[in-house]
Amino acid sequence: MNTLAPIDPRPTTSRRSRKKSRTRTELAEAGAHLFATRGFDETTTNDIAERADVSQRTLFRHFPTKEAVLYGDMDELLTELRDALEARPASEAPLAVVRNAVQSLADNFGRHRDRRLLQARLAATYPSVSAYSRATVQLGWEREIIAALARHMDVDPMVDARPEVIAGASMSAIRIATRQWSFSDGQLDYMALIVDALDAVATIGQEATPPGS
Amino acid sequence: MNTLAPIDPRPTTSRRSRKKSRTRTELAEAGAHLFATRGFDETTTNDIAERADVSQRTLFRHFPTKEAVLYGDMDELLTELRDALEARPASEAPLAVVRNAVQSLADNFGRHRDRRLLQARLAATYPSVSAYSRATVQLGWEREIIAALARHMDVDPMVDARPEVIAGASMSAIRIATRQWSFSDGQLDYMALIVDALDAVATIGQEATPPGS
DNA sequence: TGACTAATGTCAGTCACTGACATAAGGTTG
DNA sequence: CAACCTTATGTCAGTGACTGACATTAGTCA
Repeated sequence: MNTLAPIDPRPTTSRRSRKKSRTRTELAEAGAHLFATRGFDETTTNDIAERADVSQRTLFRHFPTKEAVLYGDMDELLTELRDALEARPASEAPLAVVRNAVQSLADNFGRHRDRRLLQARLAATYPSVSAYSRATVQLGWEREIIAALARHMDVDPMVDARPEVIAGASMSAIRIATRQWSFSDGQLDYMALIVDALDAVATIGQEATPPGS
Repeated sequence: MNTLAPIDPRPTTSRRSRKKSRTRTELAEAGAHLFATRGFDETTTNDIAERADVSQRTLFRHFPTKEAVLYGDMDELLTELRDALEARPASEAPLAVVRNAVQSLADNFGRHRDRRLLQARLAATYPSVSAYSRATVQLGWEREIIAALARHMDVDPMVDARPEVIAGASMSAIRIATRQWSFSDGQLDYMALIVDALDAVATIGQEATPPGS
């Protein structure tokens, strides 16, 4: 071992793939900038491509839809969510699994705060973004939760409705928290809002009683 | 009171509006036929318009999107849902309100069985239909349920998460039931599936226990 | 009947997205 | 290093959902 870091003769990321992900990043940033300043519907995919100095065709090679430019970091987050769900001990109750797994995403949420706020804002403003969020992003989250809970509870999610029902309730809680957070312009503590809303999930089997009683 | 039904001198529905809703119906039927035989993505809005013998422009005056042609009867169903929710007694627990209100839609489901089966099938096959169902149709249901529960529980749904969480869980249950029903090719009893799945909602606050224990 | 209104047709346009083909830059192997 | 393969990108022509503007026709009503 010498003092210099060993030079990897086979770099994991080749120059080519580095360039590729740089293009992707530039597209995402160009999109974010234009969406934030002009609005979502008011920005065309051509505008984004030109600002990133690539052709429109290249944009659609990196992202399947215009909405995906805005939510380009979701794959990464979904992977983190999957790992966090996987890491929960078998002794934990299903609701606690979801709650604790989501809570462990706090780091990611902090790192991408601006992006998340932009996503939340645009989803609250533009129906097309809201639709994409529900039908694609949230569906992805839900699927991870269902799969994890089905394993955790050792049931077939096509037969036993509970994993999907818990997942649906949890996604509602996350939506509420996100709306409140966006509404507060990011001033409130996103994680605290999520945890509070998720805690309301545990109460829904009970008779309607005043909260806190 | 004579034996003949009285002839209304001022018909509620003028010839003009009758023609209009006839055009709408013809468009919906043309769409259903083409979607069922050819597939959703494989049918263009022009195909539908031509089969209904109107211009494409007229189609888009009756329906905002291609997907809306498939779900054209949802406004009617939403109204029924709202009324059914409204009709529930104040003494009923929130989950029972949803369950009983949905159950009272059985008539409607029976009347439009074929249409519902087509919708379910296409939503299971085509991502664009699935996305529309989630982001538009189910969102409409969810909003009605949230509003009704908020009134029923006398809480502000922007503050208290429970109405939305219960609504989200209920929509998950309805989705599961619809998937099972579609999977059985309409052989199983749709209402029974829905009620069974909704009953699973009541269990989610409890510790994970084997079903039936 | 004549004026008003609402439903439809026509047409040109926008914009998201795709397939096909060409080019060039990156990487590999003798 | 030279020939060769691979892959990211550009170009271009197309499709299809949806829209605005304007003309036309059919229904309504005084």
